[in-house]
Amino acid sequence: MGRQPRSNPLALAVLVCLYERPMHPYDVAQTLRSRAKHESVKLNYGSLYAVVESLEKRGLVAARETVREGRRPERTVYEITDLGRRETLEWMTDIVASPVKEYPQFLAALTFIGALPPDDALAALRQRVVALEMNLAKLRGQRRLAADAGLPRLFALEGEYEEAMVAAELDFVQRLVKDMETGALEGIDMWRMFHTEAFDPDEVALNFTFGVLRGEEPED
Amino acid sequence: MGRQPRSNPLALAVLVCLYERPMHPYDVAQTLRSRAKHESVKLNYGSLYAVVESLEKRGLVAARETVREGRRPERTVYEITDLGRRETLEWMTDIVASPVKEYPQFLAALTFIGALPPDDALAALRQRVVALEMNLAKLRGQRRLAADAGLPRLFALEGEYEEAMVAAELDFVQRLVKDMETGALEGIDMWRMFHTEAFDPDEVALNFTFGVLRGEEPED
DNA sequence: GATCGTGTATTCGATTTAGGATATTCTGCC
DNA sequence: GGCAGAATATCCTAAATCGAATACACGATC
Repeated sequence: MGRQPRSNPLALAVLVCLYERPMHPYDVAQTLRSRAKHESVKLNYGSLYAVVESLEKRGLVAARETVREGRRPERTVYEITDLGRRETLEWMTDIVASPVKEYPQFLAALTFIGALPPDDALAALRQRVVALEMNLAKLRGQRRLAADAGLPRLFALEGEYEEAMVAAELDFVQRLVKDMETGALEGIDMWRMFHTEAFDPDEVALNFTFGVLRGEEPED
Repeated sequence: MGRQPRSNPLALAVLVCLYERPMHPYDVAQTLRSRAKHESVKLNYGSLYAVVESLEKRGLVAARETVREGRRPERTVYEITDLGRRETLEWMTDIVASPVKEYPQFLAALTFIGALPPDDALAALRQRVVALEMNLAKLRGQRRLAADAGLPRLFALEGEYEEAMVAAELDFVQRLVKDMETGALEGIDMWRMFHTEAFDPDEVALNFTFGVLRGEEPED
């Protein structure tokens, strides 16, 4: 085994941690937090134990010992197995090499944006611009901080990537806002018309009726 | 009620569909598919019925009738409620206005990239470049197709957004590859060193020991 | 007219997951 | 030395999720 369930990145984080040294789950979490990895991988204390258990079931990690200090709850220390080491490298390679389709919320919102009255949509988009600018400033600040502290760029790649993505989104939204303001967005007059009269749900349908095609997708 | 569980975008998709007209769950799915919305919202037949049920429990949709044609399985037709209409608009506004932190897999991979030997990482990154170029070409093709078919730009925003994001990622990865090739990536010599000798797990630790700071994050 | 595949419509069960509950110890402060 | 609150460490439960499975209808093929 060791196949399928490569879904949860937290499992990858656990593997990478145990690659370094044996730890108990809570220790893994502390380690990730202290290194700010929880900004790249969703860390949920509740999920952690389940994830470790599933890794154990798959033979990728093994319980080494369970110790108890004083009357604290028992801690089970896990270590990575050879299979686990192999899986870590394979998994990493796979994620890096093959982009997977993901579903950010904003993509969904854009798809259905016609359901909002255009002025409301515009107001919300302006708010998003502000929020993204703040995020971007923060990411830039963190990067500068890290650089000033002498952290080699190799170890700040996540931050650089986030920055690039936020900047690109900001750019997209700013252009969209501008095009809505100037009326350059083709279709906006139609959109405005749907939402002038008292809400007639049928009219929202137009959003859809047009949303047909986009090419077949025989790929994966 | 009506609060918290705004997690699943599929629920939003259902609401927007029912905003248009009453449908039974499978009809919702067909509608989404036929309009290519499943490229923006993860559509899972298994989840669909659970999601609808939860919307019903929250009073956002209501079963209108259950019909049975011939000896086919019963179909329950749902309609949106007033509460549901309000929630749809609020939810949409919220998603558009406030970016939420998400956790793409590639971000996780970048965080742990030090765990891969640098040459393997480089090879994987090159593969990613190729894959991203293909994705980008496909998205561009779809956009052209839609434009040629006379679809107003308003209804192709999702595609434009995806395109912008893929292009930005491609740019990032290409720069990274180049910097690794030329040695311009600060820290790469160190990285290479860790992985020369037989694997000493302790050395991987360096990836981490450096991965400290990145600024405190007191925000949310 | 038997069989094969495809489309329709829903349900099921096994995992996964989030998030809070629990139980203990440490730390600082008066 | 007693108390509040933070930190340590894990577990539990309800809900979400996914992939399969079901069950029927319809059309094409041999």
